[in-house]
This record gives sequence, structure tokens and C-alpha cells, in this order.
Amino acid sequence: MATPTEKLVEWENSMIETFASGGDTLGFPRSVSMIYGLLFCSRDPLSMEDVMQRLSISKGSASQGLRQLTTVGAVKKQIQLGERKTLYVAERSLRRLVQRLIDSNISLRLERGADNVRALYAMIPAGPEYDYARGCNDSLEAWHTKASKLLPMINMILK
Amino acid sequence: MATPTEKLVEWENSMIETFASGGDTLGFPRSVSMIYGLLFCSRDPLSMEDVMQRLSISKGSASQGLRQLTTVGAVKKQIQLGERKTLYVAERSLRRLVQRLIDSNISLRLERGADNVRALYAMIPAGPEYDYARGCNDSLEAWHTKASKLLPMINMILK
DNA sequence: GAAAATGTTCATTTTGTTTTGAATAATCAA
DNA sequence: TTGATTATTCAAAACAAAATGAACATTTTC
Repeated sequence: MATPTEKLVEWENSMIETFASGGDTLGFPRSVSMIYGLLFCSRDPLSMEDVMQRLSISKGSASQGLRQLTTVGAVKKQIQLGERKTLYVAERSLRRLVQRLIDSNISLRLERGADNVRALYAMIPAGPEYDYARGCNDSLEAWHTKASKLLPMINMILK
Repeated sequence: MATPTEKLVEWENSMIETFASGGDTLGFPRSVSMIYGLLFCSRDPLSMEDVMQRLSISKGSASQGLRQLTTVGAVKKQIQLGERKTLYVAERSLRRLVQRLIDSNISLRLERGADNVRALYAMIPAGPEYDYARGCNDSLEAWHTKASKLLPMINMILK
């Protein structure tokens, strides 16, 4: 019969798995998702060594993973008095997380996309015999427009 | 000085690149994105051989790529009288494309996600000393709820 | 049915990504 | 300053995904 504490470890493992598989579908490296998952369900801030030991991953993975997560703002460093190690906590607000992802990647991509569409129009020779090609560009542009409309929507939902 | 026809080839190349890089960010295999891009901007239906030659990819890639695209409904087979080869055309309606992707993948994932959250609650021992863990689950559940709300929104935008 | 054309499969190769851990650097306490 | 602790880097190893093409299967034509 499992003690409550053992049960809680089981729960934590399942949480970590959940984040790992979610991260998989979003294309994140496994170790990165797991680190985030671990911090997400940890009551207290954890050090890099804690992370390494709890997840049985290498120093390199832990260091790089934590850096990536810190860089995108999914994890915060926390300096604690009387503690030499740097501690880490998860940013749990989906809203802030997604907002940062959008700001750092997607917005840029959409801008580039707009430029790209313009460039594509410029490449089509004049004359009605190329109307077909212009029609293709129109479709592509419509895709781009719709994608752009999605961002504000996401923002609304996450509020 | 490039002839109009040469220019159009350039345009087509750029279109294919556009789809390839867009597909990259969505995590699709390069060859699959390229096949779709080629069909997207082709005036006429293309055969597997056309695809192989135009993209310089192997038989295997062409065959499998076309199959995958056909399976998810991004590409349609087209039987043409007096033509032995099977021809292919791109489905260009973003709405229909996305709808199919959602139906075939995301809906299922969301359902599983809901089950998973329920299971996670069940793993936490009773008692107020585990309220913290329950709070984590609440956060995760909130994520799930928000993700679920996104789907209908996407549908609206694409209309 | 035989030959030619078309299409699929899948073991192998190629390519790309993630993880590891030893070397190195930076930080800190005494 | 020194030794101990903590953190980063990066070349190499392990792993994963995609592309290839030869062998096989199917379809079509005569």
C-alpha cells in the first residue's frame, strides 16, 4: 500500500509525463518539457542539481534546458539569500507564456510572411495570361490574413 | 534578360520555398510541404512523375508524400480519361484543410487531455496538506479549457 | 497472357537533433 | 589567493526522422 507521499511522487511523475508529451506535440525537446513540468508542479524553487537528479538528465541538458526556458520567459531565476545555487521557478500563467512566444517568434514570422507575399506578386510577369498565378498569390495572401487575425483572438481567450 | 516564362518558374520556385519554410515551422517533412506547394501553384493536375522531376525527389518520397497529403485531404486524386497516371491537385481551401487537421488530430488530443486531467486529480491524496498539488492541477485544467475554446474561434475566423 | 507502365514498400543511407560528460569558466567562502 | 562549489560550453555519442532506390506489386494495353 502506497503512502500519501509515494502517491504524490506518482502524481508528480504523471505531471512531468503530461508536459513531456504535450511538449512533444509542440515540437519541444523532451528534456526541456520535462524540466518545465517538474518546475510547474514543484512547491519550492529548484536548483539545477535538483533538476538533474530528479529527472536523471545530464548537467549539459539541465544547464541548456534551463537557459532556453529562462530565455523565453517560461522559467524565472530566483536569487535566494543564503543560497549559493541559482534557483528556478516556472512561469505558470499561460497568458504570459503564450504572449512571449508570440512576441518572440510568431509576430516576426507574420511580418516576414507579408513581405514574402509582396515579393511573390512582384515576380509574376504582367499580362492577363498570368492571372492564374496571381490567383494563387491571392489565395496565399488570404491564408496570411487569416493567420494574422488569429493572434488577437488568442489574446482574448487567454485573458 | 529573363523571359516571362523563366520569371514564372522563378515565382513557382519561390512559392515552393514559401510552403517549405512554412511547413518547417509547423513541423511537416520538407518533401511533403514542397509537394503541396508545387501542386498549390500548378495550373494543371500533376502526376507522381511530374512531382519527382520538378522537385528532384525520389520515387519513395513522392509516393509517400502524396499518400500522406491525400490521407489528410490536403491533396485530391483526379482520374482523367485517357490518362494512365493518377493525377493530383491541391486542396486550397484553408478552412477545409485546417478543419481536417483538427478533426484528425487535435480533437482527439483534447479529449485525451481531459481524461488525463481527471486522472491526475485522482492521484492526489486527500487532505488539505495536498492543496498545493490540487492547485497545480487547477492551473493545468485551466490551460486545457482555454485550448478547447480556441478551436471554435479558429473555425469562425476561417469562414 | 506478356510486356510495359505505373505505383508501393521497406531496408539502408543520409541527414538532422538531442543528450552526454569532460574540460573550462565563473563564483564564492574563508 | 586558494580550494570548493556552481554553472557553461562544446565535441563526440546516441538517437530520431527523412530520403533514397532497388525489389516487389499492381494495373493497363495489345
